[in-house]
Amino acid sequence: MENKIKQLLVSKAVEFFGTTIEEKSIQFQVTRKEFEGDFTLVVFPFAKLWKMSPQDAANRMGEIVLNAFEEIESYNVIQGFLNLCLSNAYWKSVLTEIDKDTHFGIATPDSKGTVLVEYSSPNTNKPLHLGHLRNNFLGYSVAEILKANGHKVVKTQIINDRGIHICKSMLAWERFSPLNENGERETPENTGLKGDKLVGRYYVAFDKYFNEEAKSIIAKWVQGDFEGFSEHVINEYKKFSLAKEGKDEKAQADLDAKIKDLAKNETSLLRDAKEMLVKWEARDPQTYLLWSTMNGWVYEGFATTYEAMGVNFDRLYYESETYLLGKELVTEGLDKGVFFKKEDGSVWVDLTADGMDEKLLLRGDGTAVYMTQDLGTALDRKKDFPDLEGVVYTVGNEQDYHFKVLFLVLKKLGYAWADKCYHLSYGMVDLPSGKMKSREGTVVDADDLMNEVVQSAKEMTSERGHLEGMSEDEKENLFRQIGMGGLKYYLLKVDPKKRMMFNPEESIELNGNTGPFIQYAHARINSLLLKAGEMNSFESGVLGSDEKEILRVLAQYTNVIKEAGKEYSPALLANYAFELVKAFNHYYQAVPILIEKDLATRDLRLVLSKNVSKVIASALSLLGIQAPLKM
RNA sequence: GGCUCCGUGGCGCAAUUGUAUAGCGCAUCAGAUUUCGGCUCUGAGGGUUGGGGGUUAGAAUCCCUCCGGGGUCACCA
Repeated sequence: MENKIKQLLVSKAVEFFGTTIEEKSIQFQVTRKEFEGDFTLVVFPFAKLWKMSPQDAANRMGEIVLNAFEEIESYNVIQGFLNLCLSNAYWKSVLTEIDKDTHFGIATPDSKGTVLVEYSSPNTNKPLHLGHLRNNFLGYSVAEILKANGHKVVKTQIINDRGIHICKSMLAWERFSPLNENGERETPENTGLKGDKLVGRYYVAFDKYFNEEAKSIIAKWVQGDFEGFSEHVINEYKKFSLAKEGKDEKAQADLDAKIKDLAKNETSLLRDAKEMLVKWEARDPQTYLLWSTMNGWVYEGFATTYEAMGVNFDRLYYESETYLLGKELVTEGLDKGVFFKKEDGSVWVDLTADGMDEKLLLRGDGTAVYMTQDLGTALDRKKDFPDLEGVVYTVGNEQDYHFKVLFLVLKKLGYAWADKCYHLSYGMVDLPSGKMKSREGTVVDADDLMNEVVQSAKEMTSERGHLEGMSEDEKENLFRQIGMGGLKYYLLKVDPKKRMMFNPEESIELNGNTGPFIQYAHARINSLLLKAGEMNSFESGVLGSDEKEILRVLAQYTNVIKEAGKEYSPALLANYAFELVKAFNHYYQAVPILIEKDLATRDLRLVLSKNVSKVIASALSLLGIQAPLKM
């Protein structure tokens, strides 16, 4: 409707007003609740253009629109805002249209190009935590939203299965795992631990012993014992410790940190881990076996967690398979003169002309770094999907700089498609107690959290839900749907870009702006429809202002999906679903439905309710949330 | 320090392609509905949108500046 009016006004502007007008100067907005009308035209720009009062300009336009469209029933002007009212017949036709369309709001599948959505991509050394939940829910939801916008979507993740960090836990497991009575080291089988948790334990162990060793080295240095250390290191240490004198506390702490880094580099543990990485890159069989075994444990553990999250992937990329391609790219860049080599053999790119620093692309010992493999992965994907229309990287905002560099380097190498890459950068999740810090044990484990929310959904629903006639399996499934629905909604309702607060108590709330509140409204409508039974034509039913209120919200759904796709923001859909539910609850309270005497009106209200429930379920599914029929 | 993101009632958030009296949830208070201390609904109190300046008919939104907070600036990933 808005578009029709725009077209008319633009095309006939000279005839009507004697001037041309630009399409973008015609702005519509939804009419505020306190005024009469369905949508509003902002006339200030025209008042200026025609040098008349906003009041007169609005009246003039109102008259034209009223005469041109039979759908427009009336208009009113308040303070330069032209409020337009649509006719009942128009609204009824809207209801008919929405009702006919089983996939209302959803674009034709595969009508647009392929987009790759990367999400999750965790460090395989650490179990997944709350931050990963936000990442996974976001990535999954954005993928679904892009699909709803007609895109062909490939959900993907890059498995960070190689690198120094992996060698650290491998080494720690070999060195520090206790042996059981059969002389075996710890495994998921003989401990009963989830694989990712077991490997995570050794990653932590490495860090612990690593720090201890560094400390003992510093202790030696303090006593003046420098035996076995290189001239360079000794000099550096002396330089730092001398500089400490007379400095304030903060400067001293900085210097201490530098000394610690220096010592860390001298530890046998780090040296051995580095050696292991070189061996791995040389495909040493023993190292390779250990690597594949421990990675296998992690994958198994992650698979369980992903299933609980309800997310999935269409295509996996393994860093161990793409990093070589990255190395080739580095060679290519050297040949092209885009990169340069330092004396020690390390390869760098100079981005100072673009306002950034020099960036390492390959270590002096020839092993790959993070950037190397990301370059390789990007290229690999382009090879697999030549017609790629976009790549979305769902990665936390602490890596903003990394992605800026990545896209820029790709461009410098001459890959124009770098422009189609998008970093979906999301904010951290804070706890009421502050930041999550693994060192302080304040990390919220993903598995634990999911179990908790399902458990509390069970407690709350068992108390007051409508569970009669459900089997145990059905009940368990329902608790999972409610618990996970609450958690997902909680994490998705906030603008992805923003840092957010995770309050465990609020996340399991059932009232207010929560997932279960929305699910509840959906379930209630369905029990209403169940009771209603057969429906007949609603053609002659009476459509009042309460119905129009709901239809107005329903009609926006198509635009919300588009906007959410454009902005990569599930939050828009979450907030929309909440708005819709609030509008419906209000309606439900104000208007009798089942007991309405006039059957056509009753059926009109039922059809309206049915479509509200349809849109709620649809919006929730784009958030990865299920909508149970009973709860 | 450089770069970058952010600052909205007590708390958590919305509105950021400028536009009417800055919305919503939680919490607080008063009511309605209800078989129900549940669910739902209605209403009330609570804001100079971090401070200051500017652009505009109009600024939470754009520009400048100051204050406060996060991230980042690794041969970690």
